[in-house]
Amino acid sequence: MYERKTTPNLNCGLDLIGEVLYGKWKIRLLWFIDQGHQRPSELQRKIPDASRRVLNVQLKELEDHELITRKIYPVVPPKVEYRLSEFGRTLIPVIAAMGQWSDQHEARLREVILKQTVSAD
Amino acid sequence: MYERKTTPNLNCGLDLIGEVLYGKWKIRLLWFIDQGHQRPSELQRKIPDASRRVLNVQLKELEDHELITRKIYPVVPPKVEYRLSEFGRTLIPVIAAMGQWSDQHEARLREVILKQTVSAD
DNA sequence: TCAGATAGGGATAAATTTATCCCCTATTGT
DNA sequence: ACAATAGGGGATAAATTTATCCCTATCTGA
Repeated sequence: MYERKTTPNLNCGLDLIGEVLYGKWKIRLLWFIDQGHQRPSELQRKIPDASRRVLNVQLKELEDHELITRKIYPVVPPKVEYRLSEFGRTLIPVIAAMGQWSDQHEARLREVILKQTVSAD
Repeated sequence: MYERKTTPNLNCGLDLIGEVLYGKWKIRLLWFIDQGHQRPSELQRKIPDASRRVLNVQLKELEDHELITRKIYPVVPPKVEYRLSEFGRTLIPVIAAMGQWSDQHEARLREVILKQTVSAD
């Protein structure tokens, strides 16, 4: 496992939420788990661009941050279900606000983002 | 300047907002600019943990994404002012929601974040 | 004349994050 | 016996992001 070499900045609230939401797939993981897609394989299918490995790592971090819980069913083949914790559920309105904003401005966002990417060829 | 080697995933709305808000200091930059701290040197003082260089880079990206505008006054010593664009202003309620959530859960957030960091010694 | 403030940027190093590859467990079906 | 399925994880490589270092310019004040 990777070990930080620097201490995180935790001055203001915005640093704090950053610490737990920073991660390429974390917001979507929370979102999809809230939508009822709780099993790892399901999440992998919902987010095919992420490798299995990375999703596991990020799920683990979300669990360490107590935003989700992991329930293991002692069956074979193994079955695992992630759920939002009470704490994690409080984040859903915030994520919903982010999603809503993006949807409202989707066209413009695509434009400004692609302007950058395309200019690089 | 760094050039991406992979194309960003822009499937859902949450990818889009991620593209423009991803960056260690961006959210705070937007927030402080909205609060009226518009000059680069002021922003640097508000965010002393970031180097001058990185703030410039991230401000440039916010500008490229049309969330802020940069106004240069032709005086010496140079004077520059950043403002939120119309578009950038629409993001403020979202950032406010993030800040509010963090403030509400500050104690718990510090706890879960530090649990990780501290265990690494 | 030299330090400091103001704003900026190139080159490069370090840190961090993501991706790839390969391996493990146990059961069911072929 | 072997593949497929379910869930995981270590080691390492690649990509990306942040930080450091140093250099530019002009004016003001000591």
